[in-house]
Amino acid sequence: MAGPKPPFYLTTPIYYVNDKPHIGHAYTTLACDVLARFKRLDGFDVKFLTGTDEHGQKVQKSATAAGIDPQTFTDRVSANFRDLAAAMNFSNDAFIRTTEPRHKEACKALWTLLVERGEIYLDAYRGWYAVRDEAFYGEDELTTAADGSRLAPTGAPVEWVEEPSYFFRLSKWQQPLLDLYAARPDFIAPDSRRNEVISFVKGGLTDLSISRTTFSWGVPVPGDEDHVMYVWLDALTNYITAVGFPDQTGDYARYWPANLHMVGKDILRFHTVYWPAFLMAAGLEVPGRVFAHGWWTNEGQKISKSVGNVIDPRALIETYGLDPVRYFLLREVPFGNDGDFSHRAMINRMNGELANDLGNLAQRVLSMIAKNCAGAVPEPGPFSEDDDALLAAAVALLDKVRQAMDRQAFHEALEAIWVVIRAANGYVDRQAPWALRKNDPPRMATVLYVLAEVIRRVALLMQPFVPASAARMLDQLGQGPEARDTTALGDRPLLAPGTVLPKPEGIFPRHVVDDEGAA
RNA sequence: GGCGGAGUAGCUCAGUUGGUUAGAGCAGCGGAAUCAUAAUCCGCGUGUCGGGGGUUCGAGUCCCUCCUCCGCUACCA
Repeated sequence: MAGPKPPFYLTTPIYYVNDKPHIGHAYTTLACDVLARFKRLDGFDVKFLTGTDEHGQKVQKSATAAGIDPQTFTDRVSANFRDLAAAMNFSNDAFIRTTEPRHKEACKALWTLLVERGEIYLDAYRGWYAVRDEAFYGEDELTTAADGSRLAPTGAPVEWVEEPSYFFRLSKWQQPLLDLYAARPDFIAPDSRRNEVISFVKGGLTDLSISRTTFSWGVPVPGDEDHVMYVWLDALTNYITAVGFPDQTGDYARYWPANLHMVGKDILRFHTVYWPAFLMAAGLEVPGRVFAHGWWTNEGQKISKSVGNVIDPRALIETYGLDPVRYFLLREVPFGNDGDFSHRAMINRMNGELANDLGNLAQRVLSMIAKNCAGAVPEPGPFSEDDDALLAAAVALLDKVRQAMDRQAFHEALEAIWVVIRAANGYVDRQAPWALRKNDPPRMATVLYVLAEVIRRVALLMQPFVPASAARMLDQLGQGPEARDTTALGDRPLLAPGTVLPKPEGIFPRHVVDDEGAA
């Protein structure tokens, strides 16, 4: 393990500051948080970035409506996302806001670079624009409302706009993008999304409008201050702003290109088409991987503001506790797929798996140690075949979890851990240490030692998923802060006999629903 | 319309380059145990692996075709 830690840079999208944080935001950042925590345990120098996207016409209008200037407005609502991070116990190392001076400088530098390379030209944009969607629509996409006005497919009102605009020569990057996808099969995940992107690019690309003159809340275009940069050039650049761009030494040299951009499937195209095209056009390196995760439904129903079934992560935390919620979100659904949230499924997971399988395993073992081993890790005798098998399964866990995490297969990592937990519960019953207490105390000591060692490994690997709970479990096993990373997961048992253990306490409570409650 | 993905036990899913009686978890039924958070353990599945056809000694796993669902994309006046 000698040598400097390798860097690992991962990002969430910057969230549109006008939005109220919901389960989707929490989910994206949670996935990154778990991966970031695992990579730290596994010896990486991790940079984990999240932040807020604060420009655009909608923000400007919302600020006006609130009677305050946009900066004051964004200062206020950006805090919602910082609060979410605190509530979810996210471990991001940095939080970027696109209204920060450093970001505006980075955008201008990237713009200038693209101009110098002949990648940007001035033309005019004409079309039907929906303010609400911040998007243009084709004539044929529109419908006519009862009052004769035109509506976007989303139902948003549109207005005819004709304005000068700078364009990025996206069309010329079609082949280089296809070459990139072919050369780096892992660039886009999951595979089904990769196919979609490739087929989209194969269909041809048109140049991209990247400035606006119709509003002012944005990054001014260098040399033409009538324009502000439009959406994606501004937003995507945050990923390099955060590592110091335009300075290409220091953090940029260390962390760029990012190892992973985590995104929702709605913004996959911008991250896998526009972003690498911008970077290649500027002569910069493209990121290592973009992963598009799925959406949640609520009790089987599509989530929407109009239906009013938006899930507030804070309400979930209040009801079930933070770690059970974190666990559920990454355990219930194969990561990358859409999934359904239901209270029934939530309770089944937290009671059946966290409380009954893992929590109870720790509790029954630690209680026996507390009562029968003078509250200290017992001294094991020779290991039996059964002992060795269980220990070997626990040792093998690190590689399995590591490989799953590298593919963002969080559910697989957890399943692998649970295979060991179930095996450990079976081992307890087979070995029946409560009977050994009378017949064969030395053997009881060995059995309890094996179990404590297995629980130690499980708890250590659970840290990324349920940080506070896993920490308590390691506390109860007498593990100091130096014994909580993957260097403590070598082939041999590392739990030191004689370690004095604190009095065990339940870590994962069951969620009890009274029948008269919500019906 | 085109491209892509999917259709496996009641539910959610896994099934390596085709090869012994198709698996897991949950739910259900039966039993055991009592250390533990009324937690745990053991046992029990005759599933047309969407339908049909084909290749093969042998197909959930390859080919053709049809049906259904989903995603992306294009278009229709």
